[in-house]
Amino acid sequence: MATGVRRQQAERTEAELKAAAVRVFGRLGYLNTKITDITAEAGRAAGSFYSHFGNKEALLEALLADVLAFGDASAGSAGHSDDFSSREAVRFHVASYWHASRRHRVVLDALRQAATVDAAVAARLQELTDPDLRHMAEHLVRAREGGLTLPGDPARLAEIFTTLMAEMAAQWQAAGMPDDEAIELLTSFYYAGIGG
Amino acid sequence: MATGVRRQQAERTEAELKAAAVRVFGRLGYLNTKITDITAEAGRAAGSFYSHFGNKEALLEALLADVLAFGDASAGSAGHSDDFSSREAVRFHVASYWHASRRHRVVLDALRQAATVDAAVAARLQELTDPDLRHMAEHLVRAREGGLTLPGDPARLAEIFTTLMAEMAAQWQAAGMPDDEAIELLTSFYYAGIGG
DNA sequence: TGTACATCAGTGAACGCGCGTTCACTGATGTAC
DNA sequence: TGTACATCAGTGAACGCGCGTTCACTGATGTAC
Repeated sequence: MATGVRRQQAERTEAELKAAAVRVFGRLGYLNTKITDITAEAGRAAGSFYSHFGNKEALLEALLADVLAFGDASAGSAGHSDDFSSREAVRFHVASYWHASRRHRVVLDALRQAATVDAAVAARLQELTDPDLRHMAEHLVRAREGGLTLPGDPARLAEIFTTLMAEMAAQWQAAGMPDDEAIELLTSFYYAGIGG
Repeated sequence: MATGVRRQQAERTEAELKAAAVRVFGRLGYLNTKITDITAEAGRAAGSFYSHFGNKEALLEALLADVLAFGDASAGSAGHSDDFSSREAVRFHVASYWHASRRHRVVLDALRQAATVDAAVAARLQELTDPDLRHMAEHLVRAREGGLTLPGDPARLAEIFTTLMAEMAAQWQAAGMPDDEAIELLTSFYYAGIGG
């Protein structure tokens, strides 16, 4: 009877390859990682890789799919105020971005590296972050309605905020900065920056 | 009599190779550029490259040296107030960074790409920007003495400002945003962000 | 000023390394009867 | 339950492409006398 052992085996190998890839990316960076680095880390033969992924970029796509499936990208919207004239609302958004970013640090860094070299990935990455951008812009519009005097166009400020969060998370998380300190500082700076 | 024609020839070729490299980097990015892309763009044989540079990274070093020789890195200090409690002083600094950044856009992007892949370059780049960081931190301390209530530690805020400027310049200059608009927006946001 | 030799910038074909990718093979799982 | 064949995940040696780098060569410039 078909217990599906074969299929399980394959799924397990695929999962191990992905886990190994994340570890190696974390150590060497995406661009410096060879296919054989990944298979060696997973304790597999080189050819095994191609039973599961077409190439390194396809693997990255798969890792990205896992990240998206985790579903914390838009977690900022749930359960809290969306009025940025309240400092607490700002802090909540900063914190949820920060934690999601930490959770997926390695894959995010890999995507950034891939985007550096491949315009298609860059475009894809922009597509992915675009909703965040609009979402953020809406918050800012509401903040203005809530009485704050914004120092500029909400759409542009949203770009600033999004970029700033991504960069400081990458930089400070790599440097091992404690979560609380980072979140507090970014909240204060950003809240002040939008006139709070 | 030695007119030094040979030497002039060599210097001219070297200059042309550098200029060609900048053009190609601008089109393909540093990491995607092959040595032969550069020599082809310069209308030279492949081997010619190695009479002038040990490898692609050495060429990048040379371009960096040119940038540093231009001497606008610390132009922020000259001729204007260093008290950030004045919006004008902030604007002046933002503008001078913005313009220097635009002038050296291609080389800066190349360095960023190189740093992505090579830890030694990353370290070197950090060394180079470190003085800016300290300088910025001093300004912020002075701003506090001048009456502003900073939203956090000056050294950390300096990191934010430096990162923000570098990223938004890269992003907006690539997108063709007008200088005035960018400088005005960044000034406003930053000035607000430090409590002005 | 002229001649003979030395030097050197530049050439481009060829070399060789690194690495992604393939493929014939193995042994275990699945299927048919 | 057993036997014979098919399928397929995984193996690892080998292939081959791309590209950095070398090197014998050319012709022009520099030097010596």
